[in-house]
Amino acid sequence: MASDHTRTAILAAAERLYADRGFGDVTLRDIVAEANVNLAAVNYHFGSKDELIAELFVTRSIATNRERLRELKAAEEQGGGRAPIELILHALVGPTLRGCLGPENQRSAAARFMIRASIESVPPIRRIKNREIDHLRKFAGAMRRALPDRSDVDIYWGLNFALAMAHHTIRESERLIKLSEGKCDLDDVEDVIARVVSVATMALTAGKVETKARALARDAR
Amino acid sequence: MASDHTRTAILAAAERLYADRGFGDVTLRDIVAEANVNLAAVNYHFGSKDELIAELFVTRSIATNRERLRELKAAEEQGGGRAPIELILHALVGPTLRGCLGPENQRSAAARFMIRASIESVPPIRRIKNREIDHLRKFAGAMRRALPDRSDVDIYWGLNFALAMAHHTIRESERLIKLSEGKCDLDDVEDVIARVVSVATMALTAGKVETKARALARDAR
DNA sequence: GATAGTTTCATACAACTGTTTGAATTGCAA
DNA sequence: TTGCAATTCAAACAGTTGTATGAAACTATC
Repeated sequence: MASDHTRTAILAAAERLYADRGFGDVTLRDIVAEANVNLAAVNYHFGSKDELIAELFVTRSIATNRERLRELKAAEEQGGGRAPIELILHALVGPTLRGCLGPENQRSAAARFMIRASIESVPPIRRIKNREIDHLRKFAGAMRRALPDRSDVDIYWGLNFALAMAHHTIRESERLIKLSEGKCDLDDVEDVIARVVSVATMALTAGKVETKARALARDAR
Repeated sequence: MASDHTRTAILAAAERLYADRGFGDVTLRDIVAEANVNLAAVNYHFGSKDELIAELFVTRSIATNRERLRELKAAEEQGGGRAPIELILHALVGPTLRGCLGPENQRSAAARFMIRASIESVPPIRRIKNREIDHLRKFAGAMRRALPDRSDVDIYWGLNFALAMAHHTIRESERLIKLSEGKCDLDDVEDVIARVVSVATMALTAGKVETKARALARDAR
């Protein structure tokens, strides 16, 4: 196993560079220069460029998922096996938002890397994301227990919308700030989380308001 | 100007190939082969590969934006300058969702191309997206008129969440179908639109429920 | 039907990519 | 110290990419 120094240096350099400049224009040669190691070291230690990216992403994903499940478990135990829907949603979107938003100067390379991964979506990462379904199922289960009289379809839509708001806000944070001329404060992460959770909760608990929107749309035609 | 035949063939071929296989692994050589034209034709007619992609995206974007504004204008005129918020949101997310969802076999190459553009986010497209802010401002204005007692911040967040739900549903449609085991029917586009509009409307009109979610989160800590 | 301008074509170019190779070096165990 | 495996290194490889070139083929105008 030896000192592992080279491996670690490559991982750190790659994370930093990808975070700063995106996957598109960072080459292996950039990475090894930043890490002060030889070009061949990447293939020696990781097998290929894609496996390097995958390892970076998996490491961070596992950390996020663990954090999510920790929050979920705590909430369910506190409620005797049934957590309030707000806390479930909080566990779902909180860790990601907390990791990716917040004051720029205190955003870690890891966080910035995950933002990039969310924006650019390169093949090795997409392959991993597809395996995330099992993880989401655990949340769907908890939500079903919290809202036993909602249909599965509504549960899944609520889950989808919660993730939508969280991820889109991260992806398009720059645009939202520009559009709102700074009025939307994305540095206040807990406020952002509260907004997402609040809206998702309404989506999951409100009556069938859709019909009204639908009727209006029909009238307009 | 002449017959324009080559130009058109390239555009059509590029759109089809990008739609099917993504920007990542479609080369100029693939495109010219599909279009049955010479390799140099792309640079002759478009200047560069990026300009070709940009032209494709701009064309489709303009069409979508025109459709959006048409719906918005109709709604505002019908309401004497102030449209109900549901119709504004419907005008905002309807055209995109209608263009990108629906039964797969009747999804046009144009629609599939826009889905790709939304998923992969390649540099020339990102540059154009950044110029979309002015367009969104028009919707923010209409929303402000519809909900005069909401703060600007709430308006922008509502706008952000509406777009979030629409775009994320398109981007991750495959995953949502898998996760829900087909229970979420993305072919019923009008139902999807109604759901998005409904939730966004709640987000924009409901009282400050956030405080409850926030308190719960605080308690859990 | 000659001319000028546009469009097509085959081909070459130049640069960059991730990966491989095989020798040199290092570190550790016997 | 010797021997052996793990690691590092410079160099080259093989493939692909978008773009440029200059001659050839058109097309329309007079």
